[in-house]
Amino acid sequence: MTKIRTRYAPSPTGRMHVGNLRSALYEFLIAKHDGGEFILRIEDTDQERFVEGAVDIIYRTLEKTGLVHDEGPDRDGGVGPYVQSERMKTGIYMKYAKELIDKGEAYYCFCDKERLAGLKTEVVEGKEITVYDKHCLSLSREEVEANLAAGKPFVIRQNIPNEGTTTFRDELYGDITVENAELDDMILIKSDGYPTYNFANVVDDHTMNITHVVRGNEYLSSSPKYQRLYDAFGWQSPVYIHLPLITDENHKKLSKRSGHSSFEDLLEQGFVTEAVVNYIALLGWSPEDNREIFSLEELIREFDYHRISKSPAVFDIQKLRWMNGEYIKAMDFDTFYEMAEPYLKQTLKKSFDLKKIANMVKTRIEVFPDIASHVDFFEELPEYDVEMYTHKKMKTSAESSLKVLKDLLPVLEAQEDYSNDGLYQTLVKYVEEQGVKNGYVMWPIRTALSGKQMTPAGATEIMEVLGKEESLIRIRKGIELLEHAG
RNA sequence: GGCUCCAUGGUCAAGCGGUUAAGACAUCGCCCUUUCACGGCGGUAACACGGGUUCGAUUCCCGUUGGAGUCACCA
Repeated sequence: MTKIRTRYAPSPTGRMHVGNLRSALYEFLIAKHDGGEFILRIEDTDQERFVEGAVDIIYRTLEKTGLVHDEGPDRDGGVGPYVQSERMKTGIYMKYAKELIDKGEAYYCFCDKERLAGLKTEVVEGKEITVYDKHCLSLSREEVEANLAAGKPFVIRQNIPNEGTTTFRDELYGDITVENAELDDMILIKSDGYPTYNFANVVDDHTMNITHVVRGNEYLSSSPKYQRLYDAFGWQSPVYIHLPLITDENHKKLSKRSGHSSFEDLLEQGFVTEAVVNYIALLGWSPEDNREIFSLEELIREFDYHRISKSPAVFDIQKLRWMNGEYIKAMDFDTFYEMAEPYLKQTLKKSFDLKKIANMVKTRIEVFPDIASHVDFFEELPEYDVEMYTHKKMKTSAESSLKVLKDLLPVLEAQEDYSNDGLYQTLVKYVEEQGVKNGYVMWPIRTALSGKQMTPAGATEIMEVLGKEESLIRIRKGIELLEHAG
């Protein structure tokens, strides 16, 4: 048995879409699970859509996610070049296209835009559907030669008969058969000399010895055409694995409009790489057991492509958030702090013990930008309503709160030790004297200190961070507010 | 619209002829608690429909319905 060789073949057109990233991940996992090879090939045959810097994004993303390729433009494995525009210069595509012409499986087409536009078109749901009429198939050899000699622009089309059927086998979906009449004579070589994806893909996968072609479901319906190409060349076709689509919450193919369609978007939104990889691994695949948290190494070990599902999966940002939270909680503190610091500094300009605050927040956030709303009150006491002092469960009211704050103000003024422990002891002593529940005194204090319903820490911890001076200012402000209301 | 694919809770999903139909997210309730969160416990919630096949169908077959993908000199 030869080792599995898969390839990730993105086109450098911008950010890395999560659908593409998942394809890369599965291609990587399928190869690595088998001890095989994962190849990177850049498909830049569309000069129009090429985006400067997009290739770097691809490299960076693969590196960051740990999907290291064994071969690629930067790692020669002997079947290069690994960039299609460079491959084109070797004449490989034209050579194979001509071979197909000789076999009658392809033909030159000189039809111009005007003629094509004149073809019978059907408009369905806003899309124009045209089927090429094989007009140029009937051109004689002499006519073709003459056109070529005259320098007339041309494309090369695949010649698909109108009779019969074509069948290909997908590992997940089984045999799929279509009527040849349904298959359009697709363009193999464009008029600019570049091959189309459809053609380059087949030629490259074969010449690069790719054993398993793993790609998105959107290619399922064009696969019969590719199969005909393999058959025409007399090549053994690879194992096909078509991946179920990733959709948005409306069950439509994930698009840029959803706002979290690319890996970069996700990172900007405060997600961590490992969580994203882990999450998308589970979008369309599940392990034998119930485990959900997987490192890349564990995925390699567990990933059996036979367990890939066939139905589309909704990209659930909610669950990704949960998973991200799990990764954050599992992080060691230093790593967490390093990532959290910029977010903390963004809302906290005054000098605070940021590490202490980071620690408070670690188990409370799912995504880094969540930090801001948790810690903003440290920076500045927000406006709040006296109503906040009334809490049913704590059995507090505006009156009781006023009493507690007034009782405690002199105590806290006299207090020297503003550590969490010291403050706690002091407050609990008061609680015992009064014979009340902790919350009865903690609630009004915390409210005065934060002005918020919920905070990432208790009253004494907040005072520790705020320091004596600021704590007292806020408590006095609370008293003032309560007296005013009363 | 043609073609192709898909169909278990709101979402991800296990199941591969006989199960009280797992688990996770979300949601709801309780406990814990110096508020919230974390954590713990529990609840609500699903086999799209109709025919077959079978002693027995969520599971196999057919149809219906629904959804999606695709129909470019884009990949």
